[in-house]
Amino acid sequence: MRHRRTRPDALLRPPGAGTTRALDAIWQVVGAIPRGRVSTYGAVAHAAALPGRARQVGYALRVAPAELNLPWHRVVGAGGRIVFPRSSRQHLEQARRLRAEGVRVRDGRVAAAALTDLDGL
DNA sequence: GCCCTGACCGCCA
DNA sequence: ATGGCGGCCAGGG
Repeated sequence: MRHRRTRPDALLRPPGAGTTRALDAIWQVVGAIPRGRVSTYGAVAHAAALPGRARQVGYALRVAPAELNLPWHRVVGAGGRIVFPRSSRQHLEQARRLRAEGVRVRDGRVAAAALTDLDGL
């Protein structure tokens, strides 16, 4: 076969890649957040070699395939704040999941102690 | 290609 | 603590 321009993983993903790298990096970082610990969009972006692109982390989680079973609830906004609107379905769901892991959630915020650094990833 | 919309963030009034 | 603003950048229309 002379030209194989499609990698195996590319076949499992819709065409028009290019951003795929960033998404994979983000998903990998999120998947590495330990149970019972939390990180922020900004920190995840940084760890995924995408400093300053916190929004892309939000997008990555938004479009993440359910099959990946990512612990999306472990990602919160700066300062440990749950970014979804107070009474939204998602906010409640995230708080519920976090509490289920023993994370204290008070007033839409997680305790600073729950934040993890995720240094080398 | 332009414009708008975001699971964001830091700064400043 | 709170709200506004600009910066960031990928998608979708």
